[in-house]
Amino acid sequence: MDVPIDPHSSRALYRQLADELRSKIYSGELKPGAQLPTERELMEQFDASRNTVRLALGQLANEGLTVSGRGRGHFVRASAPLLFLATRSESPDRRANTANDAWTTDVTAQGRTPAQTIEVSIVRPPQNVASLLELEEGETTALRTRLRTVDGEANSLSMSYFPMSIVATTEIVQPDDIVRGANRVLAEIGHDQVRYLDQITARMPTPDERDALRIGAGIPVHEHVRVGYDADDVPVRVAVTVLPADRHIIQYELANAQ
Amino acid sequence: MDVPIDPHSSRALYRQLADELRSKIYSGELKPGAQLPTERELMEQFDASRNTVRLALGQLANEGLTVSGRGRGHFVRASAPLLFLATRSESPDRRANTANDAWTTDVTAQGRTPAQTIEVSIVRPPQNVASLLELEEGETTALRTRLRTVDGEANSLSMSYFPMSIVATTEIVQPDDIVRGANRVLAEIGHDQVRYLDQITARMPTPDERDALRIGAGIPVHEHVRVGYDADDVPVRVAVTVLPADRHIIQYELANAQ
DNA sequence: GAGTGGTCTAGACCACGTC
DNA sequence: ACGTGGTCTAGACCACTCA
Repeated sequence: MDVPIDPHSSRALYRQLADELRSKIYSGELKPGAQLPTERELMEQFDASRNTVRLALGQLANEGLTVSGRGRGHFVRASAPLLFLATRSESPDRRANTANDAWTTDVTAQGRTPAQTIEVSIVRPPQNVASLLELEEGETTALRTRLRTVDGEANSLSMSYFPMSIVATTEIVQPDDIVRGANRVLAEIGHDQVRYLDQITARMPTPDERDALRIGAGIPVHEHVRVGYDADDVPVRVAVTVLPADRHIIQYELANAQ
Repeated sequence: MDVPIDPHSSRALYRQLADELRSKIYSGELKPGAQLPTERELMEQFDASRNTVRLALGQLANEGLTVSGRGRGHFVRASAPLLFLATRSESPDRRANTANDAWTTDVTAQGRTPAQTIEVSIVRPPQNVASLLELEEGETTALRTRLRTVDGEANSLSMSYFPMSIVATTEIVQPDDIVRGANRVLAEIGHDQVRYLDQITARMPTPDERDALRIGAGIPVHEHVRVGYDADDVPVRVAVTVLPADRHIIQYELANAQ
């Protein structure tokens, strides 16, 4: 009765099976959180081998539609409650003297509990960063790596690169939280950032990122790169932020020049 | 000699195999465009069954690292030449009287050949769009769907929604290209957009998008949503653009309020 | 302990690309 | 014609979850 599946079709059986299940998910017949039929049930329903059934289910998982667990079953992914990374284009309060950095303030305002760990090191930056910072061959940077968590769950991974030629003698190279923000420190030494260049790419996470950020199968990441320029148009900072796409919407507010 | 693979490890064999190949790709030992060993070769090298080898190779494909083809082999994905979607924050020339729209001008400037097809219809918008446009239950919108191609290759899919209450009598509901841009038409009838709200998400493409935009396995899409507000802060347009992430970097230039 | 998904093997036939 | 990946089957053992 439930068989629009044609074993003689040119479309692979496992694709037809995936199509069938996918359309039930999109149509709402299978709602977020609902359990799919077990693999054994699908084998019987569609007269297919277990490997074929698993190919179809793997397909859906790679599209980010389902999750599964040993001993549990396959489930329609619950549409996660989304956080915002509000990227402010205007910065009315960027000199504000708050006790917390902007991100902490944002997250707290959403009623969540933020936390972060910071590591500092001196590194030769990757090629693309070196190019964005307009560095000479061999120049080094201070790297501040930040793993942010919300309500105890890993949330985003951020790497900020600063040319050593600029920050060598500042607290930016110290492995402490800078409450007023590294940007404020840059401003104090005469490198206030007056202009940003943002580039956003999307890709599948690396295995390291999958581990560090607990990213499920079929979930891509945003890679948000921000280059900050001072008043002399010198790039003074490159921040690379990796954001799991099931937990983040990147938002910009833009006012047209009046 | 090439066996850091341990069949008794708790880590699944196919994962170890994938790790091995992945690290060769990241290290550069297998360069973009290079062919991987054939499945039969990998079976022998790692003393694994073909299904296991294919599981590992499927893993890499889902990470966007490799592509394969029947009768050809598995290859490291060539890092595609990237296009830009330059999203202008400032619009110095948005009233400019060019003969082409902004996108056509951009692409031509990059030495590529742009083309687009446009379809127009009157629809009840999806729920999220209705909410962004602050519509009442049952209100309809004009929908202009645009499939853009560059050098003959599908490139992006864009859906612009306009409240019918505003555009019913304008050429926006006509199925023709509007050379001076739909935004210009809105301005002419007193709904110049003075403010934008952009929201960017990333996800795996739907099968329809995969077909329409020729998206390979393991490649996510950006979904870029722009809401335009007029001087009275009324939302007059929602544009949803789907961009395959292997062909697009989204770029913003931001000047701090002076 | 029963049922679930996770992993793996061995073998088969087919469709496509290249030569 | 041959070698490649694409699809599919049948069966096995294991690890985990849940009642």
